[in-house]
Amino acid sequence: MAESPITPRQKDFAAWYQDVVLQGDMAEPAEIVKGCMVIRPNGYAVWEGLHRELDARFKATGHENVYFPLLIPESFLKKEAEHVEGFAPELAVVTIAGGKKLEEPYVIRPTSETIIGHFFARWVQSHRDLPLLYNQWANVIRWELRTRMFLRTTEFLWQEGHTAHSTHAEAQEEVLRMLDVYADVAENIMAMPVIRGVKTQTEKFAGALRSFSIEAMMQNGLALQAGTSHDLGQNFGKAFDVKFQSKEGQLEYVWQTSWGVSTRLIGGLIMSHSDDKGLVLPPKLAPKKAVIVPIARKDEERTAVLEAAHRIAADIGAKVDDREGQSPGAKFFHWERRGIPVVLELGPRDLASGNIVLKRRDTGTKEILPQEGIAAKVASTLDTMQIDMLAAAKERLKANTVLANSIEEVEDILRDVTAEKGGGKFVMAHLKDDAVCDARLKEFKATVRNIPLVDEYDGAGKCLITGETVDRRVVIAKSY
RNA sequence: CGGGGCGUGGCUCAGCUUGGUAGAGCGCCUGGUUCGGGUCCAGGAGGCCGGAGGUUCGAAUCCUCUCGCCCCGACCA
Repeated sequence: MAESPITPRQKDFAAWYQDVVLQGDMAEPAEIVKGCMVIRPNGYAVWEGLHRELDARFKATGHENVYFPLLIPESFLKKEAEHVEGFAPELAVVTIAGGKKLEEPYVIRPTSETIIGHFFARWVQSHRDLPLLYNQWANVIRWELRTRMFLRTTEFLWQEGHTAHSTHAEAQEEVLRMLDVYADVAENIMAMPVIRGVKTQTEKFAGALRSFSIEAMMQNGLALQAGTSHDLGQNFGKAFDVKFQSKEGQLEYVWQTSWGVSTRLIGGLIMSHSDDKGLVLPPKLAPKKAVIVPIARKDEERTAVLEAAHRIAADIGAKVDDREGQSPGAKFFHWERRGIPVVLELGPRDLASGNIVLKRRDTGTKEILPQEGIAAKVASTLDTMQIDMLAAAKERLKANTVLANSIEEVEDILRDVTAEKGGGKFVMAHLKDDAVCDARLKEFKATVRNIPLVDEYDGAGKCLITGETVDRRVVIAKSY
């Protein structure tokens, strides 16, 4: 990949995002496959990091991994009325296989509630079979009309949790438990603050009773739905006849949940932290934490510098960029745009003084430090960066969150906001969970992102549109 | 799926209006030189001009169709 300039955020945020993804070796458009992308090593390693962190938490909360088929009989999708209505426009369907037209077409899974419902029905007879706590790591296909790398692609990688419970209360607990897992990973691993909340009825998952989300704010002020957790009620239980006999001997439908996060998280990560110089990754997700760039003028210097660089690198677990024919300056730019958290410079001056230069990717600050104890210093710097990056992102979220007390005010704030121009805000306002309100927001392309679980503002107030009393302010924003 | 823009060495693009058999810069390779934020010099490799069809003596250039990418809009993790 040639190293071209990166469009500044201020000039065109969407162009900047694409430049960062490309120049950071994260991914590139698949080109020959519409709407799809190739995830490159630097990008896939970030996904592996998220996979590792999430999977550990799923296991810790009692879930087991499973795998269901990619292909789902078309009739399955139709069993849940809302579900089919929601997904029909974005399905890819296999109609010919083995050279013959299929009797019943298969859809390529857009999500797996239906096929899992079918098998749940076979596996559940008694309340003793419950709960079923499963998770699947998979790819899905949704025929999107407009794609952006990581944020929305035709095919994407995700995990989908699917659970079945004997009571609604237990299912509801599960829904919130997993939402908290997502919030934990977002904030403590990705350094991306999120707002946990309930989706409005118009925005909920097709087939759910209620959907919950974590919403993050990107640097352009747009909202990104970073994860969802759904209370499916008994909708799929009824559609797929998933029944169990209770302790009391009654036949009842199971209460199900589903929850997922996707490679979209990587897009959120990029738009949370990166700058005009390229990718910035939080240390906990950076595939490589530190690189040493040796600086040497003459051959005899080179030998000594490289020897010291490798010795220090082994101590830290860092990589030495000993490529020849590349100036140190070129190497600094190279690693900078790939988001390496820490770059260490080691040259003749440092050899003489016993020092080494440490540069932080997030703040760009350089420090001259003794080589002695540099491993511990790198480790503590990485810890500090992780904390500072979350703090900076929280600060930005706070600075761009405003209160509004009339619908005109909301509209004034958000009307001219676009992904390219930026200037987006989270507008906190009292609004009823009602289709009329959602429709009014749609006039200026904004949506209720969610109704926060925790009210950080002034409690109840009158809905700006219906005038009815609602118990807290909701998050209104433009979103990806 | 509608509107707009764009597909020419790896990348960014010129050439297209006024058809005559392909260029620049960057990157890449070789050698030398340099090295504390994109060194410099010399030599070199690399393109059936997105694809298919048509018009023509002749097409990157004109026409038709098609595929893909980017942006905007309606739909969505």
